Amino acid sequence: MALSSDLLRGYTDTVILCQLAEGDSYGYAISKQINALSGGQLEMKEATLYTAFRRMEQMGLIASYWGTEGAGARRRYYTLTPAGHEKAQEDIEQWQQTRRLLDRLLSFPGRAPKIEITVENE
Amino acid sequence: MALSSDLLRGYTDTVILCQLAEGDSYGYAISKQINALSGGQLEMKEATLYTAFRRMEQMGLIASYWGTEGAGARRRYYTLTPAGHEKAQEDIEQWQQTRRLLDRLLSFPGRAPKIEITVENE
DNA sequence: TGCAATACCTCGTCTGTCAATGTATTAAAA
DNA sequence: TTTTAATACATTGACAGACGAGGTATTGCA
Repeated sequence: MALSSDLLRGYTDTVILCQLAEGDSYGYAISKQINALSGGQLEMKEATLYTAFRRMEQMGLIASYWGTEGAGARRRYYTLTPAGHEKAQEDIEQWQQTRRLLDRLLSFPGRAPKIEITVENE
Repeated sequence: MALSSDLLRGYTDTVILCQLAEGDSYGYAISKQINALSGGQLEMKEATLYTAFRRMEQMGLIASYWGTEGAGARRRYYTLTPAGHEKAQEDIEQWQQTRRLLDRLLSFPGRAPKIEITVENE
């Protein structure tokens, strides 16, 4: 079952940065890798991917260079800049916080332990 | 430290549905409640909130009625429809899946256990 | 009288996603 | 040989959601 991409909106850049943290790579490979890693749950569309590359290169988070493979279609490789490395780590910490927050907010009566809250208003 | 709302995009409706699962409520109260529950980390903006109400009422997930308070500004209360209840539960399950997926994708070398992957290409 | 809190609502802008479409290369199948 | 599939990159235009900025109205307090 595929996950709605809306639920992952905002994590596109982070996912790519974390892939690049494993080593330089290129669009097509990253696309396939994400697909494989997610067991088919997340398919990052090409338009989304290349838009993200463009955006992140402009922001100075990644840099690109053409591959030197003799045969086959040319590949544009991407590499993390120091700023990109930093961003990846920050994003991971943000994710930990977001996860905790959503776990707290998305409880359903009777399906998760209630939390004692005091709301000032009314 | 406030969380980027982009990271929570896609969960606006779910958060509201889960709040309503605790009992009927109205815009201003929900706004304050989310703020309190998140310890100030998530501030749901009014424009976002009322847009969501409108959207979800149109989708038949919630219904509204005017409060009967004698004094003070009038309140428009919202209540979950059966479809809204269902949606809330589905969304929670989706969240569990998304959380697992992001935990897998957002690992950073040396900061999380590596996962053995076999990628077919190259 | 003025201000803050409560309470609701809308418009226009911005950003990210993606369907659709296009290009080029290589290898294998028909 | 021609066609097909896989690899590989790229753009455009439409659409949806978040939100800054602005608006209205009521109540109570300083």
